[in-house]
Amino acid sequence: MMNESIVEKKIVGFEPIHIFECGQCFRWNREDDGSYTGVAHGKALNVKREGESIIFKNAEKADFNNIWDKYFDLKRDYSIIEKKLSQLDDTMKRAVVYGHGIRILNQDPWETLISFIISANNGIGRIKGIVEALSENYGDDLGVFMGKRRYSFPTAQRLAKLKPEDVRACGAGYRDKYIINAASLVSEDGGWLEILHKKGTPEARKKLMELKGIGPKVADCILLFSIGKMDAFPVDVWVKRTMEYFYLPQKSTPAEINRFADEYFGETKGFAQQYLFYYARANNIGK
DNA sequence: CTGCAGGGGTAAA
DNA sequence: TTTACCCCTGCA
Repeated sequence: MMNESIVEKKIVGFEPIHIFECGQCFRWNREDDGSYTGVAHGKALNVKREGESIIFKNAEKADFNNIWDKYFDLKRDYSIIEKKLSQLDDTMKRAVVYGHGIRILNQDPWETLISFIISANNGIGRIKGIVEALSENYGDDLGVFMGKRRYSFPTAQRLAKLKPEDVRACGAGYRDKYIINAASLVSEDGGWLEILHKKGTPEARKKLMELKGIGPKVADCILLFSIGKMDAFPVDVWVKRTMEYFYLPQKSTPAEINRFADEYFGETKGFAQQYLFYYARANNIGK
């Protein structure tokens, strides 16, 4: 039986629903009481807001120093970001009000790499199913927590040994070979992902795009959600639609959208992207 | 119930 | 620049 130690924290700007539903992560699921349960960095965790406090179930105090402070980006003051973006225009003001309490997670780079290869040409529900199936079949058993057996995301070494049909059986479709290819590379070169931290965003992006199954959008998601490159600006169909609806001509290219975002949002354009994406999807902007 | 169109990034033609 | 890829969802 898993221990269930509880940590309670007062955190300004932390809304579980926005953090876990804004499209950046695939392993967190809502419970009936409105809390979220997920697995990250090989640990199962339940997160819930209760009044002014955030309750972390199954977390030791020490886990915050090692894992959760960084994972939830707790050292960053999001009120500064929200204020800055709100001052730009009414659209951003509305997007920030809507998504107040979003935090951009620092997820495990390996898991994020594979998750976003799976995300290409795919919807969120199906992506979650595939990631879950890979974890159940090839991850480590973490025991039962919140009424369900939990599994870590499988290692690169483990996935590198699989056959395409094994990966396909998890629902990955034609992405099977991309996943195995990435797993082989990362398991053979342990430093491959670490190097991304040391590179500038454009160079890190170029490096990621050398992998099959990773184009500009997927590369930017990996950089923003797991490598801490807050100037990455993933342009998916929603962001494209929204940017064209509010700021740019129709049929703008992703490169043009990126250039505009660079000038308009500056260094923190990754945050702007996330508020816009979440706002646009929830309100069907441009559709 | 069945069938068919639509959605979604990337690779390859 | 166009098309195929895989599978789920929504709708007729």
